[in-house]
Amino acid sequence: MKYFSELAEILEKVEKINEKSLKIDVLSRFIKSLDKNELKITIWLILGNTEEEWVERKLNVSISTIIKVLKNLGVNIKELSSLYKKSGDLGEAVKIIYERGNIKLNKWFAKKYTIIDIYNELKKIENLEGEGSREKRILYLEGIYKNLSPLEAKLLTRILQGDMRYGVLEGTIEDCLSYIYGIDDEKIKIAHAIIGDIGVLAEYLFDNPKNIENVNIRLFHPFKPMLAEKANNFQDVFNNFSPAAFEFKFDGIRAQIHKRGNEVKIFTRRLKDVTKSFPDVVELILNNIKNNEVVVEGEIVAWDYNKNLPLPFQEISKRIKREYEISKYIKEIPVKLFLFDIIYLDGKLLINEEYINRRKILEEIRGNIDLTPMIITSKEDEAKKFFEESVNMKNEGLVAKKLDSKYIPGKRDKSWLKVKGHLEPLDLVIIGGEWGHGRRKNFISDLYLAALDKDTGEYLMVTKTFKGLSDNEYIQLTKELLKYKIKEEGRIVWFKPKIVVEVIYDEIQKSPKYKSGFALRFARVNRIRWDKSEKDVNTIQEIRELYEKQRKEEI
DNA sequence: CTTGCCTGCCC
DNA sequence: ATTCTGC
DNA sequence: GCAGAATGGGCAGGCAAG
Repeated sequence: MKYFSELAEILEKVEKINEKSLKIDVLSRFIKSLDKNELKITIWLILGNTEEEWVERKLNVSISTIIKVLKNLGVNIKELSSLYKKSGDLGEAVKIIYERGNIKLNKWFAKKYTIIDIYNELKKIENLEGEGSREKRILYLEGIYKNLSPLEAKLLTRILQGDMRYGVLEGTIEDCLSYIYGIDDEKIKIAHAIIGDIGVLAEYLFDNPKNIENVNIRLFHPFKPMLAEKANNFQDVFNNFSPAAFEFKFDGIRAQIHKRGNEVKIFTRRLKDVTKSFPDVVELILNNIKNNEVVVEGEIVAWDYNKNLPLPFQEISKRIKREYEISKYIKEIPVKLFLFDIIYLDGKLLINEEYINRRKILEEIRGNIDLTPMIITSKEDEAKKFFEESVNMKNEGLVAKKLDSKYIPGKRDKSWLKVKGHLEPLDLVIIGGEWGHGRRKNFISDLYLAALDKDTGEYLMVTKTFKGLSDNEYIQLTKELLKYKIKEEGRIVWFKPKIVVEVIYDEIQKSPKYKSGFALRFARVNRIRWDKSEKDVNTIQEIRELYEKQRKEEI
C-alpha cells in the first residue's frame, strides 16, 4: 500500500533524471513494489489518466477549474499567475504557493492519502453531473487540496490537467515493464498496442509474466492502429521501398470496425467507441460483409453524393461526437466509407500476412463497400499523377505502403509513408504571442499571425502557431518582437505589426472564431522574412480568393 | 430562451 | 495533427 | 531513430450566466 506522497516524491526525482536507464531503474523499483490492487491505478495516474485508454475522460477539470479551486483556498491569483508565468508550469507554481504557505490548509488534521484514496476521490468527481455539479466539483477538489503537501499538490494539479511533464509517458512505462519482467521491448510494445492500455498490460504481467504469450487481438476490443510516417517526396518513398502501393489519403476519421454476426462496433484511432454516431456505417457493414467475424479498417469521410466528392473535414467532425438528432444528420451530412485493411477474419488473425495479401482478402469480403483507390508502381511520374488525382479531389494526398509489410499494431513505421501536399505559403505578420510553457518558458512560443484587410487597413488574425522554428530562433525572435511590444495581458503579449513570417499550412478553413472569417489548419512557420515589412503581407482578400479557389476546384 | 465558457477528442 | 530536442 | 514535449482549429455536449 503506497501513499500518494511516495508517488509524488518518486516522480519529482524522475523528473530531474536525464539518463534514460537510470530513470527506468528508479521508476521500475517503484512499480515493482506496488500491490496488485494499486498497480494499474498508479500507472494510469502517472500518465494523467483515471481509466483505460478506450474510456472517455470524464474528470471535466482543467486549468480554469483548478484556478477557481485555488482561489477558494485563499490563493492570491496575482501571485499564482506570476509564478505560473515564471515557471511555465501550473503544477510548479502550485508547489511554490504551498511551500510559501500562501494557501489555507488543514494544518492539524490533514488526511494522508494513499494512491488508491486519491484515485477514489477522482472517481467520485467523475460521477458528479447535472445542475450544480460544477460547483460541487470545485468544492470536492478544495477538500482534497486542503490535505496535500507541496509535491502532492503539484502532482494532483498535473493529473487534473492531464499533462504530466515528468518525462514519463507510455514509452517509459513500456521500458519499465520490459526491465522488470525481462521481456523483449518490442514484444511489450506490441502487447501494449493489442491490449490498448498499458495499466491493464502491467496487471496482466503481474499475474503471470508468461501471459505475454497469450496477448492477442480480441473482437470488440480496440487495439492501437498501425500508423504512417511522413515522407517528404516520392524519392523518399522509393528509397524506402519500390515498387510501392499508393492509396488515396482521405480527410476523414480513421475507423477500426469490429463485427460478429449482427453486432458491429466502430473505434477511433485513439480507441474511443463512436458506434452510436454512425448507425449508417454499421448498416453498411452489415449489408455488405457476410463473414461472421471481421475486423477491418477504413476512413469515414463526409461525402457529397451529388458531386461524388468528399466534403471538408469540418463536416465529418459535426458527426463524430454527435449524440442527438443523429438520423437528421445522417441525411444532412452523409458519409462514405473507404476500407483499406483487414486484421481479422473468422478466427484468423491476419497481422502477419503481407499487405498485398490482406488487400486481396479485403477485396473478396467487402461486398459493395469501396476500398481506397490504389495503384502499385515504381515510377515517380505515375505516383505523381495519382497524387494529383487525389489532391484535386481535396484529399490530403497519398499513403505509400510496402507490398510485403506486416500489420504491426501501434507501430509508426517506415513501411507506411504518408505523402501530403500543402498550399502555397502565406506571408503573415506577427501581431501578438504567448509566453511558452516548460522548456519554452523563456520565450514567446505561440505566435498570433495576421493578414491585412485591404478595405480597412486592419491586421486580422488568421492563425496561431508555435511550430517551425528552433528554440534559438524563437529566442532571437522574442528579442526582436519585444521592441514592438504594445501591451501585456497575463501570458499574452501584443506587438505592433512589424515582423513577417512565411507560413505553411494544409488548408484554409472558415472560422467561426476569428474576425477575419478564416483560419489555417496545421499552420507552421517556414522562415522569418526579415526582408519583408508589414506592408508586404498577404491580404484577407487574397486568402478569401485562395479559399474560393479551393471550392471551385471541387466541381 | 440564448449565449458563452469549459472540457474532451477528432484531425 | 506537426515540429523540435535530447539521448 | 525514439520518446517526450509543446502546442494548433473546430466540433458536440454539459452546465452556468445573462
